[in-house]
Amino acid sequence: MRPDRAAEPDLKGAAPLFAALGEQTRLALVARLSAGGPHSIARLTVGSAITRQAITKHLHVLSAAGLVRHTRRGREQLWELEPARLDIAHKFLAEISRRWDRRLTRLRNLVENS
Amino acid sequence: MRPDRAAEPDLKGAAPLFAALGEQTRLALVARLSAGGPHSIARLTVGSAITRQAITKHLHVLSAAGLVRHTRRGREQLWELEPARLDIAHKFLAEISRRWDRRLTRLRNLVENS
DNA sequence: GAAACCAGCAACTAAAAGGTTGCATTTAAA
DNA sequence: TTTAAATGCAACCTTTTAGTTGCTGGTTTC
Repeated sequence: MRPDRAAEPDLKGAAPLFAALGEQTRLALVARLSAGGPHSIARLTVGSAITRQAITKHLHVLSAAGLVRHTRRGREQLWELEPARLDIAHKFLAEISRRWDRRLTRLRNLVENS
Repeated sequence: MRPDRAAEPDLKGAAPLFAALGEQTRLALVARLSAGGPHSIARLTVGSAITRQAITKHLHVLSAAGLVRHTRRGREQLWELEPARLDIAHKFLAEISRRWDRRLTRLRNLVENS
């Protein structure tokens, strides 16, 4: 068993995460929740250029990707970040960088030993 | 000037990157180029379920996001990774995680001092 | 030079994404 | 017990995206 193969990046797992993060409004929501903690939909909508329903849709997209979670409190819904999923995307990028570096290292060795 | 504000995550810069990475075929291309080095379009198409033209389009999407670069060699076109852009996405995620941790720390301090 | 190979371009289609409006429902507050 | 607030749901519209097919134009290669 080649140890190199062990670190195959998780394509099917990571792509939906990146897709969910690949939109300005959603990325802004994630950024806001990361620092501010739980927010209601109404609060997340204030100051936004788009409607509450649009925000709601974006939150559901993030939720489907497992990036946020919501709990009900009275008549409002509190949304908060689910940081574990971010780690998958984070690790994917780290693995790609690692592969690239390994490739450069191999190339350098080839040149030096020629 | 509050030092906390210095590390505002780059929303407008990162969103297009995530969008480009948020599709399985493109993410697979990035993963492949990260380990294998420059490839021609034809070579990237072999073994794929979709047509060469579709692959070409995906490569252009990645190129528009600054994630890949291409150079011509004879009749073929060699595509390779541009790892610097990946770093922006990588740093974005790191900053979000950092914010989340800071928030948890603040909450814990509040509880302990009450 | 003819055949095979690699790629570029354009038009087209189907489906998904982002957004809106309008109305109903539940909960909190006056 | 009205009234206001927070949200849910559904229908609809427009633009973008992912993919295709068909044809053309340069490079190798034989």
